[in-house]
Amino acid sequence: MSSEMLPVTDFIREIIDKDIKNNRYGGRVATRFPPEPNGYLHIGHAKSVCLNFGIAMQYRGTCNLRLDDTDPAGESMEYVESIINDVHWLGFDWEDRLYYASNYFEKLYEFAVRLIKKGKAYVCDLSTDEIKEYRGTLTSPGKESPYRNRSVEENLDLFARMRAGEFEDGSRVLRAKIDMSSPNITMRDPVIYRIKREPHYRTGKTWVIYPMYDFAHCLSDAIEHITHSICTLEFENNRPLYDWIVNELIEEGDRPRQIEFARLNLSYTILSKRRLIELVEKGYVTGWDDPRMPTIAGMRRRGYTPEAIRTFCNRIGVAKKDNLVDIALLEACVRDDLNEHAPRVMAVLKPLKLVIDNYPDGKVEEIECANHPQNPAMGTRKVPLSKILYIEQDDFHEYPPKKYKRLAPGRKVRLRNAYVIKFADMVRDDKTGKILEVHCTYEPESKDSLKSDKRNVEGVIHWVSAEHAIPAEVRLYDRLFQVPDPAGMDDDFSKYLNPKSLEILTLCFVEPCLQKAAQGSRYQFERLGYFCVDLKDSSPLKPVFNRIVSLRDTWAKGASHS
RNA sequence: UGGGGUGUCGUCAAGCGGUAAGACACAGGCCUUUGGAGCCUGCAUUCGGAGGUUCGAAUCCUCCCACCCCAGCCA
Repeated sequence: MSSEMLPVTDFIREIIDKDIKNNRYGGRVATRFPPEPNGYLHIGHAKSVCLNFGIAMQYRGTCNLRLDDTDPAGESMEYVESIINDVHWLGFDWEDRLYYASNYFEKLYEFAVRLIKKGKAYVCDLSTDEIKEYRGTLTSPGKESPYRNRSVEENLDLFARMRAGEFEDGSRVLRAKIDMSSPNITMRDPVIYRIKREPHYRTGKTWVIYPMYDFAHCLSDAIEHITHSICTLEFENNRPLYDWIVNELIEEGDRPRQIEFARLNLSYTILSKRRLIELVEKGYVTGWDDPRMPTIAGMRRRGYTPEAIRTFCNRIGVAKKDNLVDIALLEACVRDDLNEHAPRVMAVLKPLKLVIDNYPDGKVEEIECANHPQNPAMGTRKVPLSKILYIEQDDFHEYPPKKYKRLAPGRKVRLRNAYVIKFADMVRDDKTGKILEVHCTYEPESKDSLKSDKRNVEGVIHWVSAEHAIPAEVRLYDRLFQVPDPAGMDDDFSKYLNPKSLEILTLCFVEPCLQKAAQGSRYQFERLGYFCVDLKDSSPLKPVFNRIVSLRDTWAKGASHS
């Protein structure tokens, strides 16, 4: 039923199958999810989380959570906490295997010393610009640094003094001695340690030198006995370096293997950390957890469920092709999950007063309504009905368009869960001509209609009793961008922001049971969509609902029916 | 002009020499006290292109084309 249940196959699992068959790593499978704590996790990370933890679960292996914190600039505990929170929320657990690359700084230093002793690394005094110049270009080879052939002893001494803080930032680096003429620029004596007097959020001022990604990552994998180090495509160029370092320093049989897959791109949004930061800092959104953001925090606040996100990640598959996944697929996963689990309630977003002329004054009926028409196990609730109701402005038209199945002069409709009503009259504002209220009569015997009792009913509309309804604020969220691929546009992506990505409705009415709805709880507002009680701004005094996603609507799709 | 990758329906994606899965989207229909949900039907004679091998090719070979990544002391 759920796509999560389907057996998952992809090229990575095929590689793992093969490794197991060949008894590589003794049949062991160990993965890791290694974010750098310098930003919030987004749906693209979720793909990686589901992949790494999913594989571990499937093969009865392990998946570590490792904070890849080798560059103190921009990293912080706030991000670590958000990452921990988000991965847990997604439904994954690393037990006691929460690791930090920064915990390995001493070991990594020792590895570097070993590399120097093997004559495979040297301290280079070239400036940043000089290193760049010596590196050559894509099409021309680089040239060797004049410091390349320093003695092991001198290198050892210099490296120790780098650590001791004797040199200025940027004055020296440690480089791997590989091949300055390699067609792969990554292999042209890559920098593996730099001097940086930036306090680290975990190690403080203990270190003034920090290992580079290429050096730290593969060795961190090895330290943790990772078998399959899964990363995104842009690291494919780095794999020869990964293998080189691991071959130099790690025993055969314990060397992790890097496998690359295509990162997720999602239509109508952006997923690059840099641009996400820009959205937040320039105030285009209210924060990392703005419900329009593709961050885990944003989607959580929007009301997306972890189940839906996991299903999505499984449905998109894993491959090496650049992709732009239709956000409609994500929305479909959200609808699938919510359709099954969200209780139904009635809410009127843009109210229009409706009076039932022949309904007794002061009478209140408690109508028993199913919480889920297809699932009786979800029970029922009582909803008050009285003479004066609110209905949706869109559900009445003085001059109904073709195929309109709602209320109009001369027509009958059914009030959802209740009576059939017939149009009687309408009250108009003399000045504007706007309809202020609609009058109807009801058919007292029509509540529990039999099938034969359809009697020319045009359709079904939802309602709420004016006297009993709870005022609420509803925030209608829509796609953040107007174009399918904002990141692919060559000019400023902010030009393509959707001005209607948020519409705030402050005069809505919801049925009484929602008064005490808990923050984060999700409902289907019948005929409208799925809504979530806002995690931050909602309170019993002033309920606030976020639209998670609208209902699939074949009527609305048929262009404008004005 | 170097190197590394990738090209199968509008979008993802199976396929691993035996005659193009599935999902989303889209279009019809049935059903319905949510224009929801559910159900049914349709939707690539063709796999970036051109040659070749083969009884047989999306799958093997050759050449070509397009797109992505790499010249941070970021990850």
